[in-house]
Amino acid sequence: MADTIRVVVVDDHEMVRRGLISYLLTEPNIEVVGEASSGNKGVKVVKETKPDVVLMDLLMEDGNGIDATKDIMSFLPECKIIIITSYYDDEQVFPAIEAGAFSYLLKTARADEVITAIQKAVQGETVIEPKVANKMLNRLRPKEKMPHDDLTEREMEVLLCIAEGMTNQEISQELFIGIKTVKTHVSNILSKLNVQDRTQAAIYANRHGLVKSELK
Amino acid sequence: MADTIRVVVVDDHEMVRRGLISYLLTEPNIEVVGEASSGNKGVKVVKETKPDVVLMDLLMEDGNGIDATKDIMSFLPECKIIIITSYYDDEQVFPAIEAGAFSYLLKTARADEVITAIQKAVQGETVIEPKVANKMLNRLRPKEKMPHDDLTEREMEVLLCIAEGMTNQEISQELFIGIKTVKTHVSNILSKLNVQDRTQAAIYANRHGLVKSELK
DNA sequence: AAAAAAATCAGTCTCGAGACCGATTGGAAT
DNA sequence: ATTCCAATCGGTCTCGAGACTGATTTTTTT
Repeated sequence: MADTIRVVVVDDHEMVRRGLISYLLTEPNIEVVGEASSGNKGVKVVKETKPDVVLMDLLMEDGNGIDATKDIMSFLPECKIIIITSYYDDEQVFPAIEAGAFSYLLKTARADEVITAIQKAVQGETVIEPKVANKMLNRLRPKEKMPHDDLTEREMEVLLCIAEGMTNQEISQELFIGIKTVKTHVSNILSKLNVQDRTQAAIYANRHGLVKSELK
Repeated sequence: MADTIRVVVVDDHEMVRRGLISYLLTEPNIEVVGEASSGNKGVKVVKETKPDVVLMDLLMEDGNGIDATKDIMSFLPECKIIIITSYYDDEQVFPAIEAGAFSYLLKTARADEVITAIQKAVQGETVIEPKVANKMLNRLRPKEKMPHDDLTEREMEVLLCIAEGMTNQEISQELFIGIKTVKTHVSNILSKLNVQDRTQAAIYANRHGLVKSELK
């Protein structure tokens, strides 16, 4: 393991790249063989340089880190991709892991943390930021049952209509069913969501992010 | 103007500090005289070093950039504070300017942009990132009239109750008024918001962020 | 094959929502 | 002083919402 570790840095913030590279310059057995300012450019650079490790940001203008990670894994699966990002959303972490990311650090990481993450990566050891790990556990932990989990498919459709402010009449036309049926569904929805009326149901749906289209 | 410009860098991400400092090292007339990893530490460092320019992040763990900027301006008003942050929310920009920030850059800034911003700052020239400037103009520009701008104070109170799913009866008790009065208000609200019923009004209020408490 | 769940619809009944019309009071603007 | 408007309340009327009970059909699960 006396070989130098070849690293590519991908981040749209030049100052972050400079910072990371300055970290790595202090390590004699690490060599920065390329850098890129976007996911798409990153893929290209990796294709050319075939590095051992990639430091990858997630949020970028042209081609995000998730897609770039998938791309890279498809043609260079032995490459270890270390995500380095500002956020530790549940939303971000899992897609990154799925895409093939090997480790997950935050931008608050100090120089030594980044270095050890790289060295461990080439040895096949994953490093996950504790905060991020917590989020992951929360996600894997049987999440608390939400009232709307009990809703059937049809009931969910009706609820979404309610959440758009439609009347029973309008819903019946929208879903091609009788108004009586709509009323049955609505009653079931109200009791399942444990709310008193359609207005509260609409509020529930909107606040719990059940509604797709967010138009301001 | 042959004097060297004394600069302090405040950012909780060490890699960003390293990046910024690496930018400035290339300029002979700029000297980094201090750095800090939080707003509060930043204030302390500035107190000790009395720099000409401070590069300041906004979002930090211990003492945000806004408060730090205010502090610094109170005891070192001739100091030029340049905000360097990831976000360009309306929410962030204005408080920063009010606090006394002199220029406003994004973390996407290249080395030369940071350098010129610093040099212009000591000459009394402000630099505002175009994207940020746009946001500012949008804020200052007479914003488009929203339906709920027409609501009276009382009507807004009633609307918020509706947005919580309360019935007219409950609202009348909440606001200590007769149910008839509530109905009058509701009718006026519906017509002003241009919606058909209280459910749509509740949806409107929630989607337009009129409701304060966001409980998941 | 049998049982359970989901989706559909009918009838009836009560009550709250909201429209429409009108009225009084008090404060702010002109 | 007068006008305007916000806030308050009354009466009446209609209609949709939702509860409750019960039924049929289809799909899924066991």
